[in-house]
Amino acid sequence: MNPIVYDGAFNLKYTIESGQPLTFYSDLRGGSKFDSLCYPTEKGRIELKCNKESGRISYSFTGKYSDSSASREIVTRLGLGYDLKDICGNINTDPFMAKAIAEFYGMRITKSEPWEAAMCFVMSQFNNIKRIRKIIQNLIRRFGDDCDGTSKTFPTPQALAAASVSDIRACGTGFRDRYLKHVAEQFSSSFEPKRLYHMNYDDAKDSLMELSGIGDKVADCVLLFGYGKLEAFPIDVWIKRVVERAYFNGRKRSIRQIHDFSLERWGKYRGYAQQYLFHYARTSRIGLARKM
DNA sequence: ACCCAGGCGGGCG
DNA sequence: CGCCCGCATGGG
Repeated sequence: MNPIVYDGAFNLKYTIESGQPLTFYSDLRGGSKFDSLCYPTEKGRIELKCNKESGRISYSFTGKYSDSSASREIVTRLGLGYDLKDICGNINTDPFMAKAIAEFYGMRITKSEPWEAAMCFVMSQFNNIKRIRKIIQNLIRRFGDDCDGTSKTFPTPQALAAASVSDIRACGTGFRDRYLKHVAEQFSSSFEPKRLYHMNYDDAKDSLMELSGIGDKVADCVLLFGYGKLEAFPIDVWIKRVVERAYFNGRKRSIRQIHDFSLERWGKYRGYAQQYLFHYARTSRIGLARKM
């Protein structure tokens, strides 16, 4: 099969390390280089490897994939269909953002299924990235279907809706167990997740926030990482800290004020601005990162 | 022991 | 509206 050629504006390591849902249900490989990963989908299992020198992604697959469908799958999930240079040009509004982009250029917003993103970010509340990943893995082992004889799929909404709250809790979810079950029930019955693709950002967000367990921040995460709506700007503790520090001279601002500020400053690609700020705040020596 | 983690729902003024 | 609280669990 033909490898996927990319233009150099892609860095799998930064993408993997920035706490996105795709990586919560993937096998991460390549040691500290993080140059390859495997993940299950409903159609089979995808395995891909990046070669920085040649600027190519080689891949293999199992299940119902063909060369072309597997290739499309990878391009979509890794966000390679977007012009990163153009996006970063749009959000590069000031020296602080310029440093974040310069340090992690190539980091992409990945695209999971809306349901997968919803599960992962319901899990994220009052939690940390390391443990979110562990719990998602537990849910896959317990409730996933066989994928190709060697691995399991992400659990379906139906599977989690049918599970008991205590069986969900046994995966380590803590108090989020009833949120997960509720969202699973809605996704498998009346919610109809696909309709949100055709809705504008505000309406889609309102629709998600009607679900118990999905609030302002999680709704933005689902829109960004599940629906690919790049105008979503999730505000968590890190974003709040770093925006107050970098743009408000350290003074406290409300979530509402930060939302308004982000739209005014970064516009329709502000989801990317969020991701670069998030990763920069968590990993760089700017006095915000704490020991994890 | 104490603190925090990609928040949310509910109750209050 | 804004503010405050409890919420399970594990790691630093």
